[in-house]
Amino acid sequence: MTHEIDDIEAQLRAKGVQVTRQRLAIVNVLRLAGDHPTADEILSRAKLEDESISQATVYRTLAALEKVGAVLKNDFDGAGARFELADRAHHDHLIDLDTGEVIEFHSELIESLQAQIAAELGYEIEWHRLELYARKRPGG
Amino acid sequence: MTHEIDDIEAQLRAKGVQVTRQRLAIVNVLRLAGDHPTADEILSRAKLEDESISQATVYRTLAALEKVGAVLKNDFDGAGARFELADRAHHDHLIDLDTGEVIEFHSELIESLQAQIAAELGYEIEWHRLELYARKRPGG
DNA sequence: CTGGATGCAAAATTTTTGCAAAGAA
DNA sequence: TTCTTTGCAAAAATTTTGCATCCAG
Repeated sequence: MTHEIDDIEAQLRAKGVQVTRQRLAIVNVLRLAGDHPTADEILSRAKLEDESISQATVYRTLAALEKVGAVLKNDFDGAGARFELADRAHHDHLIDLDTGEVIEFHSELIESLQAQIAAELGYEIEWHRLELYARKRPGG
Repeated sequence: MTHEIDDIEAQLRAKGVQVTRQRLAIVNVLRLAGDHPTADEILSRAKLEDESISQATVYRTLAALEKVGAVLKNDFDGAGARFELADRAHHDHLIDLDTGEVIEFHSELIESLQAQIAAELGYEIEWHRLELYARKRPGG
């Protein structure tokens, strides 16, 4: 437990991010999140760990972490942005239109096709976003 | 010219959308747009055609048209949503990170791979979004 | 110490809404 | 006529910012 937090600290420092009590709380929220919380949800959850944390800090921290590639910002429902830690391998998202559940998946084949298409257009992909909005199949 | 507008009117009515002067102006803006304008840009452009049109009407019209599938809402830069007419064949977007230019493309192969992945997860895709954020290749 | 981070509250952005008047079918 | 749409302005919702203070390194 304490070990994990040490790891987080080390990883943040390695990315040139100054480590603070608030930032640890926020990263920890993302670590433990099974979902993709909004800034507001992150704030509430972080407050459980550190009452004094403010909304501004949540936004500023998320922006800072996104800049160094430690956090990914998504916008599934058009409402508020949703965040996740960028600590695992790259993946795309399938959003269940009925439940809002977000399922992660990865296809190396699709990735390479994307690169190929970009190349044909004379481009090199910096990053991409693939979201499938879907419903459970009747006989699923 | 007038013919095209007649067509638009007919298409809107066919989708069960009541046709008004303001809605025609908005759809016309989208028709003539070579880019993917924001709500605000649509408002300015529509005002050139119809001074009295209001912001609220732009948002309400875009929402109404999106609901019947006549308009697509995108969110490329995380700032404001960007809209386009859904009158052409389905396509995805490649966004030039340096210029902001948006290039449309389509890959039947990627589409079918997406469907296959969804199926494996027990889902059926309702719609999807694929965006490639890229830069022109050095030797491009 | 010193520059970056934080909290607070105010501001900025983008989008939505209530309501009375106007318009489409 | 009847139900929907519109304009206006106010309200919501989300994100950003100024500034004095605090804290990590």
